[in-house]
Amino acid sequence: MELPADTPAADDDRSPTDRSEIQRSKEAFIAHWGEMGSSWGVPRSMAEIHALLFIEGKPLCAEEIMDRLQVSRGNVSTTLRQLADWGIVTKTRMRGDRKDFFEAEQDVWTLLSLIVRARKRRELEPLLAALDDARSIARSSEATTDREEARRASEHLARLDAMHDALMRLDRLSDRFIGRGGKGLDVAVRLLASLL
Amino acid sequence: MELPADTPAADDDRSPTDRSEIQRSKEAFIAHWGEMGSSWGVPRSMAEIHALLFIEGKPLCAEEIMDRLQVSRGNVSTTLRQLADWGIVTKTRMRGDRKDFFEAEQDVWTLLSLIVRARKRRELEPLLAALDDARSIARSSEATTDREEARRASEHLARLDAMHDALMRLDRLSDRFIGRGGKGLDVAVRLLASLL
DNA sequence: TCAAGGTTTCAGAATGTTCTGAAACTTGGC
DNA sequence: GCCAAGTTTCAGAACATTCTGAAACCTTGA
Repeated sequence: MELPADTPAADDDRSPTDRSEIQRSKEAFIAHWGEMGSSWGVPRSMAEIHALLFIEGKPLCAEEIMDRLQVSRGNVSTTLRQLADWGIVTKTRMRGDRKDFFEAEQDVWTLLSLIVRARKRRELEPLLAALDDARSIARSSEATTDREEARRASEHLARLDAMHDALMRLDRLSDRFIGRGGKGLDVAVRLLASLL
Repeated sequence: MELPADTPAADDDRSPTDRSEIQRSKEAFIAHWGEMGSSWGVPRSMAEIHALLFIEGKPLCAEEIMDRLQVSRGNVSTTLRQLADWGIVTKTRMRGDRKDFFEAEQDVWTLLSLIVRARKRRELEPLLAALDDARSIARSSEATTDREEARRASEHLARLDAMHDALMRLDRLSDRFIGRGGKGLDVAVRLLASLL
């Protein structure tokens, strides 16, 4: 349970001055990151836990997260697993301690890439698949002998195609951005910034 | 209430064949668009109403939206106003009819730009402002005479800066994309697609 | 000015999501 | 093998968001 008291990583962030200034700033960051998460469909406590790990910049154990954010053990456990699935938090082991510690990705562009990748998989790709289905259904209506009906079918199909096409392009692009190492986004953004 | 029966815009989409094929495809699109919305923090019925207007490609009145999607008058009214605020739906007037009709933006890239713009305003910009505040708080701690404390403050500040910097850059870029007419995103995407 | 038709608002209901906490489980040391 | 410490699961509670519907409010035409 106890860590050697003089280990550099053992900084006590609850020292009085820290509590009043840095600590306050950390808390503000956590609150706002949580807020933003919740308006983008990410559970508030998930965003907060991530924010805490990011802003601490060092591994924390489940217990400490519970204490700092006042969330339940179960919630912390489940959420950490999800964050690990997204790849933005990694489990680390501290020598001489059985507990698992968790650490957040510190490179911001890598972080953003990983978030984009996770959400793309979970939400964009299923939508594209669904659009494909809708297009097949629609295509089968183009074959009717009723002229008017066929015209309507092809206008409808054109709308589905336009949407599918745009989303597909975004999907492919994000693959490229995300591709190598996580710096892709950074590079692309710098590139564009200079072009525009 | 009645429209001239032979107006081109008066296509009856409930004709039997349409109902079984095109209609089915439309319904699938609406359902999936609603689903996606709801996982990105957009109320399901808002996404559905938008999907309906988009996929119909012609102005509909509140009444028809209520019937087709089985949502309440109040909901339709509130939601249409929000969609109009985002700029992705416009109120139109049909000659000889007192009712308001609503029509969705049909150009997909313009649509996406408008959505990005609305969410950026509502969520990214407030976060940037909050990060600025957190940075001021943190900067005031760098001034301490306690060496160790000052080091911690500056590491903390560096994290906030990195995050602020990245989000700021995204914010600026999206301004450019969105800037002229709505075709900016389209151009940028094509450009990048060829570069990568 | 009135009536008819259309629109908006908002309190509370319905719904869906997130969170808790206790019990079950796993792992490592002895 | 057994205990202690740590971790995960999940049923249901707590919470937040979304939606309804009826009443109030406009607006137009006569």
